Amino acid sequence: MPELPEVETVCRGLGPVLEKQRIEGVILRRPNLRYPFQKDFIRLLQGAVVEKVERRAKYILIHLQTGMTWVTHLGMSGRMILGAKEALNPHDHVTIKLSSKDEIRYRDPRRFGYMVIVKRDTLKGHPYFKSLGPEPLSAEFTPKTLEASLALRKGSIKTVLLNQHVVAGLGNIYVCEALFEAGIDPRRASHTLDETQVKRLHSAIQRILKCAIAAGGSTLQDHRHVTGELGYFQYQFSVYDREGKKCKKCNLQFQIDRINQGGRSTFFCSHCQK
DNA sequence: AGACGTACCTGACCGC
DNA sequence: TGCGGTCAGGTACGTC
Repeated sequence: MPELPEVETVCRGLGPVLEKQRIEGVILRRPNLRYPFQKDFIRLLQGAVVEKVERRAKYILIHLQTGMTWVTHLGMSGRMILGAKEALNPHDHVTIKLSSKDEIRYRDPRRFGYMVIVKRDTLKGHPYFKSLGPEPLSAEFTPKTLEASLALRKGSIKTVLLNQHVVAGLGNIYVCEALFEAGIDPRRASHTLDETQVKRLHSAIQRILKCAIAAGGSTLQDHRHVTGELGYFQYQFSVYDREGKKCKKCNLQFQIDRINQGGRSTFFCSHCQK
């Protein structure tokens, strides 16, 4: 499930392959992913030279020298595959051919992903980006800004951290892990966290994300580097998908619980997280 | 405006 | 072996 570290890993893989190359061919094998492709999708990509690959939240931004930006969200199961040698998979929906003769495939069995091409200078005001929260690894994300944002909300801290308007890029896995590391009960109302707890949460979020990026993200089912390599942060999970297993923090005495919050599984240790 | 529930989609997995 | 049910979850959208 691509969250920030997984998307970052994909972007770092795509950058050297795409930048400075001309897009020579675009093949769409279906009319839509999550949404229909825009009518001029192929026309806007064809012939364009890639300037730079960036990430914002969980979006891949591919800036073109034409002034347009090709935006991709991987949804739940999206993958970018570089130089695939194997036969076409039924879920290979898009193929991009580059002047370098490299080829990139977009594969997405669940089709929760989406792509859109917009003018680069309108990106900030685009509905997908307009009200996104700060990048958690940027200087704009501070204990103070987080505290102010959490104080405004009365929902559980777990669901508030999943809200991309509060902080951009966290998903279910890294929210569970960050709350565990910070020792905060996921059921706590967001606005009841005190300054010390917000500070711990802020640094836990940053530390977990940095570790996960260094590990190339987490491979559960779908995530891969563009080369097909696995991420390996899943081996460092403290709570995610560890229901019934011993807690790694409290001397292995207590078990990891699993509850449902907002229709999503939350994993935590009720002894260590208050 | 925030909180909450639901839809979207397919593959993996479980129980019978 | 096969089949139906359930779960996984990021985002948008409708409702209150």
